[in-house]
Amino acid sequence: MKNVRERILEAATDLFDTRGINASGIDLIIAQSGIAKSSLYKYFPSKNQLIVEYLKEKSTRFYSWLNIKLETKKATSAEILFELCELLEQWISTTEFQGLPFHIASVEFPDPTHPVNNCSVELSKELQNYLADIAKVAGVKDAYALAQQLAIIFEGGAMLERLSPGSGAAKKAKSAAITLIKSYL
Amino acid sequence: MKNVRERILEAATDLFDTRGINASGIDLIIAQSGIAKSSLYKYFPSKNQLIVEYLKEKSTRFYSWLNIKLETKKATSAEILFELCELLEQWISTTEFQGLPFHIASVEFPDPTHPVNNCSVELSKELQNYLADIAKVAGVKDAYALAQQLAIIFEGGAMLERLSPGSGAAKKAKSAAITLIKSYL
DNA sequence: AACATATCAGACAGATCTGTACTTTTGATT
DNA sequence: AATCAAAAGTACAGATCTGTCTGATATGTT
Repeated sequence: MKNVRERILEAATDLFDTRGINASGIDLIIAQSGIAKSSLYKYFPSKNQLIVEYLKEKSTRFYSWLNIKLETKKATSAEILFELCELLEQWISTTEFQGLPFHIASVEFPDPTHPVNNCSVELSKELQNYLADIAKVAGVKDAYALAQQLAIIFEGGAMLERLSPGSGAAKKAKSAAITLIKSYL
Repeated sequence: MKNVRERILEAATDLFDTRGINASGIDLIIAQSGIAKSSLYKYFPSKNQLIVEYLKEKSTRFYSWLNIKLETKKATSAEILFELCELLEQWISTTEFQGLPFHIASVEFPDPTHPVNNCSVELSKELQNYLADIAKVAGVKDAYALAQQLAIIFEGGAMLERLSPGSGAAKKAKSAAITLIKSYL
């Protein structure tokens, strides 16, 4: 049997992804994980902190997946940008995809002073920085401008794929991104 | 003094936009509007129906604003697409902009069988159809494909402008959209 | 002046939520 | 076998939410 902390986070992740955060109460999380409520509050002193940990773990999992995939390709110069688009499309197209977690979290906690909102904004910027780093590697001059636009496209694609799963939004996002990248090269 | 129904909807709109939907309770809405609770439930038999009316009104206001602006320009053929981009950027860039209502609603009500979710999905498709109609007028061959991609870009721009107001996401979305449109002409 | 209708005002039921407290059970180590 | 920490199990406080119900007040019409 896994770590208690991991089991809680796993159950919370399942529920947050499918039902949303506010609709996933503590009682539901402990029922799903088979963990006592007192244990949950031992590892996560508040639901807010549980949410933040959920967001961070989703993020690190995403980037580690992306990094591994990109490294195996060993794409040089501009190729890496096209490979990136391919991978982002894959990520968004999986049937388990339920939208970007930091989108959901920022909508459910719109108060700019709320820790969950702060974390969401941070993760959104982190995505743009990540994309900018790749654009730099690819030798793009205005790497940050391209990165911001790629973030717009794929976040929009994620939102639309979530609203209408299977509508092909991810694929359309990819081809729009490719058109844009070419204009930068 | 305005219509009772209008006053309720106006207060609800303010609160939904700024605080989110679930965080805006009925008691808050009646306090803000100065309307008795029994009156609210007379005009809107449930909160769900109030939310749906809110979404629909936001939508019709958006399209009427857009139509009026586009008509005054009387742009011919492809020009209308560029004018559209300009207007969408304006819409998203206003300080009052708080994100697209149907995005917020679909996140707060992720259950696909929920009436609010259904309404959100419908409004999302309506946007794509609207954009496709304009692309057709502009003489674009694969009008629907372009429309879907423009929806992706501006919805992504809306999401990012909401996450980081003043970050220039709307402007970047516009320029990405223009690049894309040119590739279709 | 009398009546009908619209609205206000607020109490209340019933459900839900987070977080705390407290006791019992389990399980590993010595 | 005895001990001790971790976890389970559960009851509960306090807050909040939607929706209902009842009665007071205002407004306008005949």
